[in-house]
Amino acid sequence: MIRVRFAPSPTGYLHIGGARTALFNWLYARSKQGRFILRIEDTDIKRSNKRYLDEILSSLKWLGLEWDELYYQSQRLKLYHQYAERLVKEGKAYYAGVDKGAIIFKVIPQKIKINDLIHGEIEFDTRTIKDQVLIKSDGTPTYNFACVVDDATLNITYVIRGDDHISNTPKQVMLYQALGFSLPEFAHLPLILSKEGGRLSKRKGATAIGDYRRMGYLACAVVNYLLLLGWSPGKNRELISLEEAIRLFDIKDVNKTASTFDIDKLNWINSQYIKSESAQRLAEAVIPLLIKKRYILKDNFDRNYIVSLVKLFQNRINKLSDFIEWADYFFLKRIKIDPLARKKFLSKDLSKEFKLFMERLEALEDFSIPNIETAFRQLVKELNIEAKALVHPIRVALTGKTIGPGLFEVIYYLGKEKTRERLKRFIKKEV
RNA sequence: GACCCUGUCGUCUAGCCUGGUCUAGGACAAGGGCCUUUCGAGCCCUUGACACGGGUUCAAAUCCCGUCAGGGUCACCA
Repeated sequence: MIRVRFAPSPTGYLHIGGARTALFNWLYARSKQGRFILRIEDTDIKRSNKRYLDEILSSLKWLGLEWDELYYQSQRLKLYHQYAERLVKEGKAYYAGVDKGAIIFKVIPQKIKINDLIHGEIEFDTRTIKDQVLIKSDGTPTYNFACVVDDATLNITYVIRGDDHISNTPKQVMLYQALGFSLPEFAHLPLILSKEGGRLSKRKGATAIGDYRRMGYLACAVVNYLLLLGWSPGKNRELISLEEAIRLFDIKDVNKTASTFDIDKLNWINSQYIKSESAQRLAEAVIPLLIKKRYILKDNFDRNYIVSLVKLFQNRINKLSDFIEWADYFFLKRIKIDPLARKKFLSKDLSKEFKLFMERLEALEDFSIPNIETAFRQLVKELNIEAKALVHPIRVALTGKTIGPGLFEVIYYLGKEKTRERLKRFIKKEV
């Protein structure tokens, strides 16, 4: 039985790199009918935080990476002591200093070879490694020790983790040997770097999965993007579901090379999923954002109206937050008009044209999209002007922007009232 | 600095294991065009890479060596 684990530390949010590690572990387990174990490495009491723990768990759930078993290192402290004391008894470790608190492992100079599933053979010389602390003076175990005791006692068969752990591997192998445990297979995933090179960090753009969730990225899109970092489904495929990935994935096919996080590609993938998602479901995701922005009231809004607006924007947004930004004029009482747009399209006096158009709209018995368009087309014909000579100014007056959905849809969903108010602003009194 | 990992378009990658079909394929981005009611949507096109130097071989992106570059690790953090 294949058993893999993801072992985050609740000292920070689940970030892009951690999510990818979790994803590949999960995929490997699912593709081989194995078990995916979640282990919380919360031995550093000072830095661990419940808030981070909750965020990690909810982010994993959001991504769809459900775990089969869950363990907390803080609940296994006795175990680490037992094994550490055994090593002391066997002369493989010793107590440090006079206080007899910390337990230190004696490193044996030797060559250690591992056969990494991704990198192939890697050789280390332990002569460059100092004796390793197993148990700290405060009684808590160090990372490398707790990790080995847990991986061994939890029967982990494949350790799949980031490249940054390669240099921990010889230290851990020594502990496996000293404790008489059999070795798992190791697979070290290439790191995800920031655009500027180096590690992904808070300073180098959003890195927490929760941030992407809040910005209106779809979980399936984030997963799809992560999947493509260091792995390829082949056949020039870019869009792939988790279910399909389970069938195609093999840890041996993972690349060795670090990759750069590219928000543009994530945006594109997200836009593809948004296009294929139902407007109803997108609306459900958008509603909380609208409430938060106070564009709608929590218990008093027209769900169907939101769905209609989402349909208008579905094909042009990259992420849900784009909708909030680009469709703001449907919700705001007072719109902000882009100064450049105003200068370009509204510096000429169009009082007469606006007024006429308004009158035609008022006269409509049935205020429908086709009727609005017909009224508009007739007017420009009578005025003997090009449609675009009036379309653009009206769009700017109504939305404050030069781009957006079709003008007649905009007018329809804005409604007579708002349309009238906004056109009025640009009609001089004396006309 | 020591040790380790890695080098294919700007970015993600296919190809590498099992040399020839690679004048290196796809996607994102960028640039250009079309559509015309706008474009951030759609359609079409273009630019653009085997890090460098040596081998091996009839033949190297693919195999070997070196150089260089980037990254990671060297905690009583995880």
